[in-house]
Amino acid sequence: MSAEPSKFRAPRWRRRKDARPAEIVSAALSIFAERGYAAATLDEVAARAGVSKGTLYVYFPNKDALFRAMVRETVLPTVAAAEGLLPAAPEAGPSPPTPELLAAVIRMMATRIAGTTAAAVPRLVIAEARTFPDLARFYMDEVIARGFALLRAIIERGIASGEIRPIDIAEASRCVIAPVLFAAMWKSALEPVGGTPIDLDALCRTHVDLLLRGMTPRSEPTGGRP
Amino acid sequence: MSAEPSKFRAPRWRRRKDARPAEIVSAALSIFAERGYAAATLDEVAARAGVSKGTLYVYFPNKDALFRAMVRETVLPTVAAAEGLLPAAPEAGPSPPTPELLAAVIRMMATRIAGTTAAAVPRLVIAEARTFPDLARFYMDEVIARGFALLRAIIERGIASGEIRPIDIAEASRCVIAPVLFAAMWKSALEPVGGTPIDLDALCRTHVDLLLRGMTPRSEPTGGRP
Amino acid sequence: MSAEPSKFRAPRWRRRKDARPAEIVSAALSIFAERGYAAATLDEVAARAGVSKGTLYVYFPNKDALFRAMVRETVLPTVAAAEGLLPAAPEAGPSPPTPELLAAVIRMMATRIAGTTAAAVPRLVIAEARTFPDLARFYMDEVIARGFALLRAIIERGIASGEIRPIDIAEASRCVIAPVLFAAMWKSALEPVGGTPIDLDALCRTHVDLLLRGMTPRSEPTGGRP
Amino acid sequence: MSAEPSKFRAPRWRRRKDARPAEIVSAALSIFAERGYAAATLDEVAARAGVSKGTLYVYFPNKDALFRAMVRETVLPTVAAAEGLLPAAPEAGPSPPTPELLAAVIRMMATRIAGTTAAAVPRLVIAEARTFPDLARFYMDEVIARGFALLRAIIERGIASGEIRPIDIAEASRCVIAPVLFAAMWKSALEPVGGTPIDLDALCRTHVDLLLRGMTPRSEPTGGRP
DNA sequence: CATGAATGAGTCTTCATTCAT
DNA sequence: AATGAATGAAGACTCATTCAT
Repeated sequence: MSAEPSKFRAPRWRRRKDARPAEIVSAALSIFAERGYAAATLDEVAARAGVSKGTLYVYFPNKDALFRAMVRETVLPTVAAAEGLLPAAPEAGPSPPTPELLAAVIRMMATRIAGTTAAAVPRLVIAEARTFPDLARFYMDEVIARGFALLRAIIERGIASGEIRPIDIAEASRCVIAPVLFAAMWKSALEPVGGTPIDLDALCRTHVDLLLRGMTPRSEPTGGRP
Repeated sequence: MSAEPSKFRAPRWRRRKDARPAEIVSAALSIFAERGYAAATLDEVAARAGVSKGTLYVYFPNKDALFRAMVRETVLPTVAAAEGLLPAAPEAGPSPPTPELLAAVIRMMATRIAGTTAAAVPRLVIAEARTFPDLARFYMDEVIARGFALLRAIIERGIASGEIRPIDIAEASRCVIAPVLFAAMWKSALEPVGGTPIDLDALCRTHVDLLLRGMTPRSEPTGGRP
Repeated sequence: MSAEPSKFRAPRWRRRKDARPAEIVSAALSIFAERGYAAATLDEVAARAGVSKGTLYVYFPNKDALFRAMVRETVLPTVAAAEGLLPAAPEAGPSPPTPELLAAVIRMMATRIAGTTAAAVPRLVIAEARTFPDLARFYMDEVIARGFALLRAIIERGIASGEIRPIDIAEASRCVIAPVLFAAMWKSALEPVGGTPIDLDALCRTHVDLLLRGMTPRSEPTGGRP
Repeated sequence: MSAEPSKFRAPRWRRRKDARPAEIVSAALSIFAERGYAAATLDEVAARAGVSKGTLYVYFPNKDALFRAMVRETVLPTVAAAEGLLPAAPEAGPSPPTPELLAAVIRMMATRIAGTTAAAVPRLVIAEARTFPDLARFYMDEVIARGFALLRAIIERGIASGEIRPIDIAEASRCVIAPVLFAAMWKSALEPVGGTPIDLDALCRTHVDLLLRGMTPRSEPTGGRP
């Protein structure tokens, strides 16, 4: 009422060229997570990102591209982080014992994959795999394959060193990952609608416990959480 | 179950009328599996069922209801079958040893859940959980909970009998199921778009092997596929 | 207020499967004529056709296809009519003298092309030629080429019979058509915005007069409207 | 025209500033010619003009105004040039014979109207006449009317001098212009999409030939390209 | 019951225009 | 003056749902 006509009028909008894409991607993650790809509307994404719908199109050519960008940018840091855990295995000196390494990787994956809002991504990719086959392939190649490669490397090393008994490495890798994915699905899809909350720590503890004992040659204590 | 063989059976099964709903549900499963709930169109469902679009509305009030019916009818037989495996545990005499029972249940679940077109259902339920919270709850209550109850019962019995060492039963159940769900997701979502085919047998074998050894008190041979 | 609840209630819509496409095409012609292709909205077309927007899509897959259909269906009857005028030239007995035939064809084209609402079609085709190159080619092949072929045939016959002096047939055909097209453009585009109305009869009379005198060997009376 | 060669010419032509509007208008002509008014985007115009979209608004208040300016500036020089051909008819001494003058005007118009990129302008004006009625009127008043006035003056003079037989002057003017417009439409719309190229010279030759013979009192040789 | 023509609400997408920089 | 990020109104198109036949 008594404000000066214009002097300090807030601008209708502001240039945020650098920050915008990340903000939009983040809004997109949360909306896609809530609704799925097809049911998500760009109106919602724009609203949550605090921009107009038209602005989305300044940064992404269409809904499809926004979805892909969201998956890519959400997922790549996690993969990189996971790979950073395998500590220069070859050359480095006294690397950690395999059981401990495996336990660390599992906990790390559980934390990154199932413990954040990004947990929705694997679910979305799987839900939309038939609609976005190339995105699914990207995910298989850049995320799943790299994760499996990491696990395989660890298991192989363990078998070589005698810390792990001879097993089917490919299938074992799947068994290692499965509970982590289970947790991601559960936490992102079922907990929000009333599913019993999963205690990620407890799940990891039991998983690691069972797994290490299952992999270990005989009855030596596994070392996983003594 | 108990109906008399034939006695008074007039031409009671008119032309198709009675088969229609099942045909539609089956068409719905395949279309929803391919496209997801939101992207599936009733035109496609009608076409695959070989009826007109209007006919869908004769049997189901709307898309939503068709989806729910499809999930229910696809899923309930599987659950019933699984429960049939726990052979009257309480009263029956010399039931099979726990490891063998557990292995049988895992294989059975893998076959029913991951080995058929119904593998798409858990994926769909998870994908649409936020859109159909009550369906998700139905699934949790009627499918997941009953599955877990079954596993818990087996594990408990094993612990009681000393066949299984003391572990966190709830978490262990999750670890048991996870690879089965993993396989279902993989087979229904990723294999069709180029994912390496999973060998369900091999996966089960390794999973059971690791699991039983992980659960077993000490180094006794597990018996899971010797 | 006092009408019986339902008995004679007018149906919300009626099935008119056969009549609809023509009604829609006709509405499309008038809207496209008024606004041009790009500025025309399907809302307007639907409103003028007395149907809902969705109904357009029952009969035409998109705006583009509706435009093409409109051009085709508006134009083909005219071409057929024009060709019907060349009366079995080859075999028929004493066909009309060339000058009279030419005059008749010109008047007929003027009437059909410039004298109806279809006059907008050549303008639309020309306006959108770059956007719809294949439609333009269709028009050139199926309308213009056939019109020219007709004129060429007449002129050739006239030259052969000595009724017309030797001239460049292709260019002469263009000179014959040009005033007709001019009239079509003028009447459909400029008259509605205030252009002096063209008297189609008078234009034809002068055009035929000049043309026949210009084509005739020497000073014989032309016969075109004595 | 009359500026001193160079004398006081300081660096009077700053960098581009003054050339900008003309560059924009020129870009606008080529884009509008390709796409039509509605389908042309200012992004394209800006890109072709080598400026940013915002810059267009520095010189023209909106798309509409740019279109109008483009038409005006493209068309006025042509009209002026045409009028320059009628050599001060009233006072000047022995002006050229009417047939030659008419032939010259036709060739000149054909060259200017149909022989340049500006050929798109009449097409655009006609295409958009209903959207830009005032622009259409401007065109009718400032271009068509003046062109017709010129032709009428020539024909009248020819009739007065006995070089041309008595005819309907208004209709005859239309017949004179029509092939030129036909050529303009053809060259700018249909040739680019595969229409047989028109030989402007040949068309003019035949047109002039037919026309002069058609207008001339009896069988005197027309003089149009003997 | 069965059909499929008709509907209209809901979304993505485009683009002229504005305005902070 | 020049730029281009941001806007939002408008329009093509889809599809679940209704209902005349």
